[in-house]
Amino acid sequence: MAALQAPVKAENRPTFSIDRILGLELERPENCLKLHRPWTGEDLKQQRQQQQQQQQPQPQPQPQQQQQHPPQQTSSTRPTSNWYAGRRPRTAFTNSQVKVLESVFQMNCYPGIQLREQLAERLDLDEDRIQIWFQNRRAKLRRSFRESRLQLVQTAVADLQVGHDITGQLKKDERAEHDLASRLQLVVEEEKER
Amino acid sequence: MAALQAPVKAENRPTFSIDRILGLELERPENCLKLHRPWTGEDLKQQRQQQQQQQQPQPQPQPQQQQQHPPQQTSSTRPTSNWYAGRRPRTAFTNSQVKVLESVFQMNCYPGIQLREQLAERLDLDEDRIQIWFQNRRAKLRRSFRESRLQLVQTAVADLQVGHDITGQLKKDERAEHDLASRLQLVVEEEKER
DNA sequence: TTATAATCTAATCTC
DNA sequence: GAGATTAGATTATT
Repeated sequence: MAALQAPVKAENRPTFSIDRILGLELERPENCLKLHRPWTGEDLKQQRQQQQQQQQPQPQPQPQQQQQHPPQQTSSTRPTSNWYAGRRPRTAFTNSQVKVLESVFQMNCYPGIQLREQLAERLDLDEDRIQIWFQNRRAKLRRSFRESRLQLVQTAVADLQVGHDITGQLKKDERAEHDLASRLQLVVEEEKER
Repeated sequence: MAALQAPVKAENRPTFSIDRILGLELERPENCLKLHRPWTGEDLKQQRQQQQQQQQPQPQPQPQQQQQHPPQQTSSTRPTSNWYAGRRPRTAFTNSQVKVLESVFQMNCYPGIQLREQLAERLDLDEDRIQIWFQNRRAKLRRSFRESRLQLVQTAVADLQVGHDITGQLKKDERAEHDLASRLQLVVEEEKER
């Protein structure tokens, strides 16, 4: 298997090929007790090591996807890095793929497994990329909902206040008006909270 | 493409094949404004329809996975069950697959993309299933952390209280002791919160 | 019933 | 802005 690569000295440990892990099967379970954000402190080391390893071409016999990870930076050009290197390379959807996804999204923004798999085959993508796309797309939609709701409330308040000034009602009952304005501002703040 | 399958009559609408959706491309965007839990109310209908559709064998030419969805019940034998057939069928990991996953988890519970793909190839699973497995496995570990922390605090409190009774200190300074117990109980409650 | 796979949201990170 | 990943909560299957 390509995974093993060179039998490396222990102190040079490129770490974490499966073979290595399986070879070392008996380790303390406490090894993994580092939980929480992997990009903070300790775990980072692990991830970084993992990234170092497996820089080789790894002649995968996958005829499937266009979405092959690009070589992804030689290990030399990246001292700065991050946990991020262990990530799946960002998938670049083509315009036509996005067009189809958007169309489907309009009809059904919670596609089930079969529809996702149809899409995957049709668009030559992994099914899980489809799933992630829909998750992010829904998040975007929700964001836009929140924002437009906020807009609506804000402009409503603004309109009220303008009409207010224009009609010169300000002097009619100053206290009541002021109270109203305060309450409206509360609504705006509430919207911002959501 | 297998996706097309039988050209179905419109009134028999198996709904939501990509082709149908693309054919209907121009629909109100408001169609999707149903957000939130897809399993509540409205969205449910969509999901159910989607499920109806594509009950056919769907002769996928995938040589890849053992994890092929089993035929998953012929459409005839299914009035009752399973509203949310939009789900991916639950993957049943074999003992040996789990053994390997657990071993790797002990070494690194945040595997990066390459390690996940190594595992996928090695275990004949989708990379995505690996990712999900690790997510769920971390959640389980966190749960167990919380529980054991709770246990620790609770037994500590219990011990304190027992030592208390045995030594008969209860009468020494009843008020101070009572305060201590209250504070300890607060710690327990705090743990439960987390 | 329990354990856990699958799904969802929300937040965050990086490019 | 958007894809990837996480924690956490929930749902649903075995």
